Amino acid sequence: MPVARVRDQYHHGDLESALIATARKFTKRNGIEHLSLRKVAQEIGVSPSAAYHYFPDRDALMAAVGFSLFEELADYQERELAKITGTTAKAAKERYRALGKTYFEWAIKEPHFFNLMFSEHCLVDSKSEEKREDNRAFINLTKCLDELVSTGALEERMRGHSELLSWTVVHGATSLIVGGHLDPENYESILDDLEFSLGIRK
Amino acid sequence: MPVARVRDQYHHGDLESALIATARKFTKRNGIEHLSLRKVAQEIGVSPSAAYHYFPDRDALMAAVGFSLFEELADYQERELAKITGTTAKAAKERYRALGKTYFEWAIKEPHFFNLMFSEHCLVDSKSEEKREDNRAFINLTKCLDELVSTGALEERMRGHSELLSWTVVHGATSLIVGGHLDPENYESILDDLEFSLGIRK
DNA sequence: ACTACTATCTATACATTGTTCAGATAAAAG
DNA sequence: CTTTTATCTGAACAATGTATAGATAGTAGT
Repeated sequence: MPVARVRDQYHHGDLESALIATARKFTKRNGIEHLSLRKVAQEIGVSPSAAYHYFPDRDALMAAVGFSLFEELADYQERELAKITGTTAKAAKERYRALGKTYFEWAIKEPHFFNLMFSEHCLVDSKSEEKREDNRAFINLTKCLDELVSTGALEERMRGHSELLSWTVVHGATSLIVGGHLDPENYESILDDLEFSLGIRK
Repeated sequence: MPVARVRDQYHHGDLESALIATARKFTKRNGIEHLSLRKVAQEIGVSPSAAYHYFPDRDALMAAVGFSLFEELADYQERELAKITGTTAKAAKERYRALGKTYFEWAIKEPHFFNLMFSEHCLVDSKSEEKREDNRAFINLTKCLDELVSTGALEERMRGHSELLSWTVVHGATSLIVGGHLDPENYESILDDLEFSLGIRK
């Protein structure tokens, strides 16, 4: 059976991006576990060995897909955040909610993506640059909490306790729900509990 | 090259348990992604196809390993909890802490186990029996929170907000730290924040 | 004790996979 | 136009998951 060739040039042009994009497509459908390097190459119309010019092994391609997803999630989050304007306490509270909801909705819509991002393929050594510091989602959270304090929606004495707490609650609940260990309908009320215990009243 | 045979009987006796136990051993070392059904069979001294009498495919074996780990974690948690006796508020607070700390410590000691448990291989449909209801870790948490209330360590009005919140914080922080997205040294202070925001004072 | 039956395991085979490596081809540089 | 470098191909290999047919052992019935 002859292999279907999409391409008509010997050189692809931007094979690295194509590999990531195609691997992303396959992961979206079947999850990262069933990703085949050969099938990715075949889809692009390139020989299996071509990928090894850009990635040392299959794991590296998976990781590249995963890390690109962090950007994608942050993009989505910032787009949704931008829809909520205003400097009132009400607006700040809505943005805070949106941070949690967008994280969750994105994960629910693409569970294979979420699972890849927090799988062993995307391990970070927590001391490198891929860390909290340049984590856009974390920066957005920090900014949002500052708004909550400055608008009086969050007591100043709770500020220091709310950052990591918010992050872990949002991620933890999402993770448990995506994994099927917690019912999705609980998510909203968990955010309620979080806000309540931080003293953010409706 | 002749295959080394550990076994001297045609029938193994309890091959299903042996498969899970051996797969567990390999997972502990190398993570679930690099688990080979053939190597597991070889280690036991059995042909590769023998496994298919007990598991429909490789994924099913992985899942079996994963689900057994939930039991293992609960066992460990209950052993540690049992060490803290007494009916005072102080004892209740210590037990509450222990719930969070044991979860974390277990995950840090065996990250490959933790990753398997919350990977796509151990997906639960959240409507089945493998759910919250018969989740021993969750039951222990419930009991512990009741103790906190009855000893006066936790205000009754916070009781309803503390269950899912505690669970998601503990799991979320652990998950982020195991994945390298958060520094381990933050864990203790996250538990502090949780207790603080729930009104559990030292 | 013999026979039929069922559960358990083996042997063999196959397609697919990740990966390597020598060489072909195209693009860039001189 | 030649040389050099980057990019990709082709063929090969060992390992993997899995299917199928048959062998072996334990079990139940007589």
